[in-house]
Amino acid sequence: MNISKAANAADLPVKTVRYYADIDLVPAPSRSDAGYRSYDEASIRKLVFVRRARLFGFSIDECRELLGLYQDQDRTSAEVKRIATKRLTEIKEKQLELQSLHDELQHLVGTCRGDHRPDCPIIDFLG
Amino acid sequence: MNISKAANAADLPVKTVRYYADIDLVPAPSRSDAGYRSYDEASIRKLVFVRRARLFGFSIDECRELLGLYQDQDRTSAEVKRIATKRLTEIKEKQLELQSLHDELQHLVGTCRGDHRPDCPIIDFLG
DNA sequence: ATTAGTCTCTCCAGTAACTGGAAGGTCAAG
DNA sequence: CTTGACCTTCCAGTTACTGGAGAGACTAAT
Repeated sequence: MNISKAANAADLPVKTVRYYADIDLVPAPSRSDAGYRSYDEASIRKLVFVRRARLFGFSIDECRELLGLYQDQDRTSAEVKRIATKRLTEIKEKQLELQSLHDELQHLVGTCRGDHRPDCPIIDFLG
Repeated sequence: MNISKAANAADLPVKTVRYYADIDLVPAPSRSDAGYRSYDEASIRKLVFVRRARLFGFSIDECRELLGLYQDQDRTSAEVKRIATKRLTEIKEKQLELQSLHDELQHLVGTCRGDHRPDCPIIDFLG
């Protein structure tokens, strides 16, 4: 399977698939005589796995780690849970941060008349 | 005032202040004979302004715009409010995204026993 | 057999906003 | 006069791609 078919099957841009091969995250299992990357079903499953993990916000390095666990029949669920829990903690932290950001900015936007006059509590707050 | 004093006063790393000068966001108002950047009170206020705006998640380009409005006595509060409202919308979108991410991952982590056994709903879901 | 169009390849550069480090000039204190 | 802290510029690296150039490969139609 050439790269565009594989990319299509995994719902990823061709460029991204090539990139994942370059960084050895999901290498093409073989090459044609002309040097074309050739993908099989197993590698497409890996590409899909990575796409989903990326959607969850796992970094490339975490994807690499998860992919290793994905392919390892002997890994424990504890290993996987550790990575997912770490990510969950990051998400919670980011949520708190965004919430206070939201509240403050909401307040500022609420108190700014937003008219033709120059006085502006937003600028006053920042300056 | 040399760069390290200015950076200290604005609570920014020296590297960052130099960077802001390089990209012409907050240039040093003058240079010493030896070529040292020299900062005055006005530029420190601008550095502080940028630091606060960055904390709010405004991009460098937005900071550039806000800084222009900050220094413009004739600008209307509507111009400022527009940028802040845009940022607020982005924050809300990101919050929604994070919330669904959180819920899904929370669920997966909750259903994974995280023990020595290999079966893992997190991997199953991603694969 | 040639040609047009659609692949594919590699390599280079750019994105955002810094950060780290090397090599070298400057300044104040002892 | 030397030591140490400061300053300068320039280059490289970070994350995860994305865009594009230039060149080779493959397919279908003429």
